[in-house]
Amino acid sequence: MGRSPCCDKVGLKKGPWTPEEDQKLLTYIQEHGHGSWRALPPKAGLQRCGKSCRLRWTNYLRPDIKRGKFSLQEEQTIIQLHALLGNRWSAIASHLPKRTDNEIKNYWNTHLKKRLMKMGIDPMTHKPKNHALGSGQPKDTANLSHMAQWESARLEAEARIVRENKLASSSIYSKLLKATTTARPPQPRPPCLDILKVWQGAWTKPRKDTTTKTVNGFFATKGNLESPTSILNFSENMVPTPNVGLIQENSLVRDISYLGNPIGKNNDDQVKGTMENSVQFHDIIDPTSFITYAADSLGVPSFLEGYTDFAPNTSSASAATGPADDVFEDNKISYWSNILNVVNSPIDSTVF
DNA sequence: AAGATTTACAACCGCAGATTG
DNA sequence: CCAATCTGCGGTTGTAAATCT
Repeated sequence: MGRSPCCDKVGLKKGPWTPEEDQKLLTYIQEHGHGSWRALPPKAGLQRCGKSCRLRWTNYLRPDIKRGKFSLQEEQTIIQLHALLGNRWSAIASHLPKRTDNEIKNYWNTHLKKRLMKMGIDPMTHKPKNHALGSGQPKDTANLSHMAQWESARLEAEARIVRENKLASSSIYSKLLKATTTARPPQPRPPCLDILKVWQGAWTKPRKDTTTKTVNGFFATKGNLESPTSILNFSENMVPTPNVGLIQENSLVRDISYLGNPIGKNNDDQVKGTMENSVQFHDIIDPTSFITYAADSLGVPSFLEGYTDFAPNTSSASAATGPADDVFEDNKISYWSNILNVVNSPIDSTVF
């Protein structure tokens, strides 16, 4: 395979693009389309290689790109999809239509990965690090272990269904499926502990007077983990969201019903049996089901019971924020109900 | 105030699959 | 079928801006 010399050619400019270059590229593509990227630069009057032009266009100049802060929902989507897909940024980006893979990759590396590590969660495996279970409470450890076990089993079943239905539909989901099943050798998929609950617990927990200043209009704290975006968006998303428009709602409720089996009892037969049931019940092909959990409309799904004490209190983040907040001791049920409402908010919303 | 350090992100590099002749 | 080229992708780097000391 011959490789093109690209930017090694003498006389081609590298480095940051100037506004003039941007304008030339933009104008040319608007008038002619990009066509062959290699042929484009001379036609557009640019001293750049085609590859550089393509990257500039796809990552910056394209009109359908959303820039700026990532919303909490976007963060959740990235985290869940990363747990599912690993570093397949283009596949993840396909689920965030107005974000580029480059932007998501950068955001992961500079924000999300570090935050997960601070929370004691391994960003590659999405499992809690043992030392970060922190409080040393055996109950917490057991809970996390069980949750990971269940989550892993659930995702395996979902992934199988996805594979079986990969020819179906021409929607964005089939596009995602294609991206995740072709092109590159399959990467070992890390089991997805449902860290979003921990995530939200860590970032949205009401704070006491640790706020010391504001940065860009957001609260910031000293000595605490910070998530200005999360703080802002949580308050917006705390409005209870009805489970409308979730075509997989019934399926997921059934899913949760199996998750609702007595996890803490660690009954292998129950695990096996309920998993089989869940696969039989499954009638969905939509991989977004990985990132939406339908809450029981009556309140808190039973599977969360018994876990309400682990989320906000066991991470290093909680260690940094001090003693458990009374709100979470007294209102665990409403807390989790709110969490699920947030998580369950439709992804394909106007936010994107 | 100034230098050092950290953070954030645009851009580049090179590999690999897809396409083309 | 093969080789050349194109394109997409993920990893990495360079550097401006922000923050710290």
